[in-house]
Amino acid sequence: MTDQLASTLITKLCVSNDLNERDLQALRRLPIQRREYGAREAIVSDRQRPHVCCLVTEGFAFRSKTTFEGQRQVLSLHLPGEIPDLQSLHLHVMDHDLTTLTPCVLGFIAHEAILALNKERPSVAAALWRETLIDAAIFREWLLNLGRRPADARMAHLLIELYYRLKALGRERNGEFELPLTQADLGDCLGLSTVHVNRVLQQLRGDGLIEVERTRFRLVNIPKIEKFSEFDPTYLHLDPKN
Amino acid sequence: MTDQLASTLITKLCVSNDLNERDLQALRRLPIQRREYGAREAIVSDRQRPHVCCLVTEGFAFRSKTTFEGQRQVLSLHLPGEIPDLQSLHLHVMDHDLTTLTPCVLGFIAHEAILALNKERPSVAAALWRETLIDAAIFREWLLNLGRRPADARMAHLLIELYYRLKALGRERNGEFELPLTQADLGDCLGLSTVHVNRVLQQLRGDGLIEVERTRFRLVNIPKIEKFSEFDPTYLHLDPKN
DNA sequence: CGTGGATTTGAGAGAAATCAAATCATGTGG
DNA sequence: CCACATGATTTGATTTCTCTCAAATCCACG
Repeated sequence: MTDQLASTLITKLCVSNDLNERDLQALRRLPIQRREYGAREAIVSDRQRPHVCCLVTEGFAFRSKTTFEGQRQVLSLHLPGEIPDLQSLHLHVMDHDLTTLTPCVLGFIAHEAILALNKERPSVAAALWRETLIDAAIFREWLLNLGRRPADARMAHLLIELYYRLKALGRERNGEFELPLTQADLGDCLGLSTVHVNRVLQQLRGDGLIEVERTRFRLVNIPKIEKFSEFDPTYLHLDPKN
Repeated sequence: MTDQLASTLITKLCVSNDLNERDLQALRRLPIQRREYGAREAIVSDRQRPHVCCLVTEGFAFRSKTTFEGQRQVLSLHLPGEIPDLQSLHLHVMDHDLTTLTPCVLGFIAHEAILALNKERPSVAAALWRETLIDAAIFREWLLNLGRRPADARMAHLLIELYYRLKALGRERNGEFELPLTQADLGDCLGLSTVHVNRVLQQLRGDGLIEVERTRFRLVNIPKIEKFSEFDPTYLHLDPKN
């Protein structure tokens, strides 16, 4: 079933990259080792020196850093088809943690295999490089979010970003999507306390912008949310031309 | 004097990468167009589609994003030898601004030239990719800084990061370095108001951690600052082994 | 049912922003 | 070489946002 794993990767890569049939064939030949993880299990930890990369095939994962006092900052959320620790290909020591959010099916790919593929297919190398650059572009937008937006706009911005990213993978319907984050998790993404997250969500609900029940989010009025949170999807670089 | 320009780049690349003599020769052959800029001049702007990359040879530059209400968030500071818009090689549209901080000597390198070099010298390609990954690693640390550290530790963390980066380039002496940022700029880096920056600096001075006069900063007690700001230089990936 | 995690509510404290004005350079033109 | 304009830093007073602490409620699941 390696092919199953590779096809998730291919789906994701083809969202933002123009790859040809030979590239895809080479990707399908990648040796990927499948493993199942439970929710909230560590995949790789700060300081480790992995020799494999992790492809998220089913489920969600996140990267985070933690303060000495145990305050956590989520750095990024990862959806099926993404390789959250692709940076380890060239950064040999981990500077953060990678953890499953939900139960996951993960595919592990040896660095050597990816490096060999990069050599064989430069356009795949370019696509992978580009994926890490999109990763960084999202970090930049999150910096603006954390540094300069008030809590309510910050929350709205996060939700609509995930809406766009899930939509690109076909995991959204009518502004509605599954997002298995607790309010504490949202706080860790946004640099807010759990209590404040709760109040902000109530406010957004009260303003008729969103509906939430458990882990199901619905963006009721997307144009209004985009305006309110100053959202512009350019930074996601979803179009290979951008 | 293209060689002058290339040598700044080589100095910087060799801080974090193992390159051999043939790599360096290829780098020296890069066609680089020199141009001088004044302070606070736009180099590339949000939405543009550059076909060159910009090498900072002398002076400082910064990347930033701006809110509709004009609130600015500085995303990164760039020192001589760095290529702040290297991401434009694979992300075709700019999602932020790149501006000079001080008067600068810049070297412009055509994308085509870099792509050709990457093809000719895969180890240079790997080094450049790695540089963009270090860039992203710094974004991640800044996310933790903005999201989870109080203003005083946030400031201390920024200063000591710059201390390490300047030191790696030989631009520091006894914890003392030139940093041409106004207090308003520091606020834009840290997501703080100018007034609060001023008060935090006074506090750090009062605690005997730093000395500042105009644009000259001195870190008086580095171990204490590192402890106070929870600084650990791993994320800078200064060592090619890390 | 009972238990533990998640969400919600309330009250109060604290951090940082805002607004406004004063002071301090620094550099320019007369 | 001084008067003045400009930008940067500093100070004070007040407001706003967000956090902390503590407790109550809700909900899924065994």
